[in-house]
Formats: sequence, C-alpha cells, structure tokens
Amino acid sequence: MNISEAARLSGLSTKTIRYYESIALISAAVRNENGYRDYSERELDTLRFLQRARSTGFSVEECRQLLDLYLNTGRQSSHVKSLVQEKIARVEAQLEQLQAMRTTLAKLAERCAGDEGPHCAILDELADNEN
Amino acid sequence: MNISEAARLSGLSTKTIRYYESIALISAAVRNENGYRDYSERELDTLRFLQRARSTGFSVEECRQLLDLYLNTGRQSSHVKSLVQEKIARVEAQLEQLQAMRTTLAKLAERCAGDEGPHCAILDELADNEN
DNA sequence: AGTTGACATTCCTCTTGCTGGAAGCTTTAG
DNA sequence: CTAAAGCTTCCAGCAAGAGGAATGTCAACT
Repeated sequence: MNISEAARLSGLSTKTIRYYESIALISAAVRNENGYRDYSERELDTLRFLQRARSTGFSVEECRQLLDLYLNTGRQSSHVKSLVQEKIARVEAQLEQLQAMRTTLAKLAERCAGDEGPHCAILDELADNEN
Repeated sequence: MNISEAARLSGLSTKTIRYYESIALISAAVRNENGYRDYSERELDTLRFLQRARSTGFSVEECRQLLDLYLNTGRQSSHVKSLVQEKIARVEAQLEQLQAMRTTLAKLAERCAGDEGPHCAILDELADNEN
C-alpha cells in the first residue's frame, strides 16, 4: 500500500512516517517501480504501535526503546516495565510542576481587581523583588 | 553594569539576555566604549520581571504582552487579569492531559508481570488495534 | 611590558517532533 | 489531453534557549 493509505490506517501523517524513516525509527520502506514507498501489514503494525506509544505520551526516543523490545522476542518484560515506571515518575514530576504553576496563577488572579484602572496586583507581584 | 552582573541579579543567563534582545523582547542595550552592553537599574527591573513571569510559566510571547502592560501605565488591569485567566485555563487543560497519561501508564504497568519472560501486557496493549 | 584568566562580542549549530512549502515526478479521472 | 491528486526530495521554521568557536578587551600579577 502507498504511504497515504498507511498513514490513514495508522493514524499518523505521511509527513510523520517519512520523518520516522529519516531518523531511522523505522527501517526504510521498500520502493516499487515508480519510486513510491510500499508498506506491508507488518510495517503497518509497527506504525500503529508507534502511533499508540506516542499518544500515550512516550517520546520518540522512548518509542525507539519500546519498539526495540516489541520487535525483540528475546526481551524480558521487566525491561519494559521499568521503562514505563520511569516514565510515570517523569510524568508525576511534571504534574507537580504544573500544579504549582496553577496555584501561583490562581493566587495572582485572585488579587487583581480586573477593572478599567491601571493598578494591578499581578504586575506588582511579577515586578516585586521581595516576592 | 555589565551583562554578567545583570544576569546574576536578574536570575537569567547572559545567553538568555542576549537572546531576549535578539528577538526584541527587550530593547537593545546601550553599549559603552568597548562595545559591551551596559544595563541600568531600570533595565534590570525589566529583566527581573521577565525572569519571574517565565518561571511562573508564561511563554515568551505571553511575557511580551505582560511586559507591554507592565510598561504601559495607561493599561487596564482587566487586560492583565484576562491574560492570566486564559493561562490558567491552558494549564488546567494540560494538567488533565497529563493526568490521563499517568492513569494510562499506571494501568499498563499494573498488568505487566515484569519478570524475565518475554511476554508483556504493555507491549500487547500498545500493539492492539482494538484498544 | 608581558602574560594569564576572566570577561565580552558575534555567529553557527543543536535540541524535539514534526509541519508547511517548493520543485518536480507519476498516476488517475474526466 | 489536461487537470487534479499523490508521490518524491529538500529546505525552512516553530520554542527557548544551550553550547561552542573565533576573536576582542580588561584587570591583575610578575
């Protein structure tokens, strides 16, 4: 099948598929006579796997490792699990950061009158060295 | 004062300060005879403002707007407040996304044996079209 | 005076994960 | 036969700087 069909069936864009090939995340597709890339079911599976892993939040480099494990039948499931657990830890750290941000922003908003006047507690706060 | 002192006192790096100048987030610094940038207290205030706004989570473009309001004494505080409120909404959306990700990852991890065998529910899940 | 080390300057490349566009093929539909 | 759609490659750009090279300058020490 052509790249656009592979894209449609995998949920990736054609640009993304070519990009994945260019960074060697997937192996170079076979070409047929006209020079067009040709995808088999097997490669489609890989593309689908990537689409899922990416939308689950794994980075491309993490996907590279997962894909390695996915394709390697001699893997140990403990390797996969520890990858996922590390990922969870990173996500939780980011969550804490965002929550702190939200708290800060909410405090700022609360103290600003939000009227037509120029005085604004938000700007004061951002400008204040003693904060 | 030289750029490194301005950096030290504002909490930004010299690289960042030059970068902000290059994208016209701040106006070009005055140069003294040797060609070095020279910063006054007034400009230091602006740098500090930016440092705070960035670490509060505002993007550079958002900082540009905040700075505009900060320096414009004819501003209306409602403008500032609505900027902050929009930001809060974006942060909350991102929080939800991350929480969903964490949930998904936790479910994946939970179902994987994590032993020396090759079988792994995580990979199955990522590969499964029907998921 | 010379030298060393810590500053300063500009410019260029790299990062992440693509997306958009240009120029030029081929294939398909009318 | 022509026009549109689809394919190819390559180049540029987004965010927000970080890192480094090549070069210039300043202050201190000998």
